[in-house]
Amino acid sequence: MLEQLPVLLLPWFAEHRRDLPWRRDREPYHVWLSEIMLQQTRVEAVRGYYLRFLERLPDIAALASAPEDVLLKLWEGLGYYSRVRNLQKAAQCVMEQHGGEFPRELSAIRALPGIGDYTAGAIASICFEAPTAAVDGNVLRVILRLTVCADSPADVRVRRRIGESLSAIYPAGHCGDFTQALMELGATVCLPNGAPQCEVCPLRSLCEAHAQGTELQFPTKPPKKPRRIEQRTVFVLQCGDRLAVCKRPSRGLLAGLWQLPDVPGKLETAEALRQAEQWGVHPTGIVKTAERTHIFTHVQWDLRGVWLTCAAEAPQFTWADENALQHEIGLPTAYRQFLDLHAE
DNA sequence: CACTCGTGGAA
DNA sequence: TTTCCAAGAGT
Repeated sequence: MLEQLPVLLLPWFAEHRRDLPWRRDREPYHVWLSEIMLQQTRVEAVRGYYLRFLERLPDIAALASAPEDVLLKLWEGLGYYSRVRNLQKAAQCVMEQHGGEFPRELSAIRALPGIGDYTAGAIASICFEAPTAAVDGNVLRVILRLTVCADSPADVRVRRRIGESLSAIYPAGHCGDFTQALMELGATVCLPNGAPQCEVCPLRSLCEAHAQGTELQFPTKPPKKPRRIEQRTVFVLQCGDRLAVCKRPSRGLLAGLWQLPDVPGKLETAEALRQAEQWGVHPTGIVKTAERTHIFTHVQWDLRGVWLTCAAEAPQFTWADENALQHEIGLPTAYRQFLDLHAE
């Protein structure tokens, strides 16, 4: 059954492929960067980041030698920041262990930091025409519906099995297109959330779920876990035209990024003033406070923002002016949202 | 294997 | 408003 996929999908893809910035060529650095950015991230969110990143770091050598703060600023707002750290580690690996040329062997590609089974298969097939499947969420959904398979999409063994059966039917000379065609079908036709467009699907004559009218039952959904809730108080400490920021720990949530000073729990204004005094910033007044919620995948932050004017630039903080905050400081959304306080 | 690790757009 | 989730990888 699967062996019919190439002849059905390749003509469809030739006609319907979206014009995306990372499809201009098959340069490994370009494809690699796009695949990393696209992990768990929507195409529309990636466009701008991708072009800006390449403009600033046009080749692997530039990426390998870039300062970490530059990387994190380029990635600011994209999320999953370990992706960009691993991207640079891999770039340094390419420079030192592969003579600056991106490796062509699947096993060597897979060995690079931040590159797992999916990304390795995607790069090898798209850049080097290797018959290596790339099983992402799209491909998984397409195949599970096609075969009315109720296996858990979260199970690594399921993805591996599908990858192997797909790799076996890859069409020589069209491997890159076949990888992208499978994903493109999932992204634009075989949609999740009860909206598959079966009427225009090139695989509808093959699809067992469509024949049964059970498209919406696949893929099966794993039970969702409740996210823990944390309460914090975030400080906007303003001294003249500069604000206090500090570096987050190099491990854990938002690792290595900048943050506004914060403490656990929601502080009353009097407690907040006391905390600021304890930091030695000599608070002179409260400008305003605001309540915000920031939701991560597995944690929810209930945040109270407190904007204080201060008289002393206490040395345990870095004091950043507007230009630095805009162009140099990689400040994640959870904190950056409080910089808009004065505009409300 | 289950958990960690972000974000914002859509339903 | 809440939920879902998008081209996953590391531990």
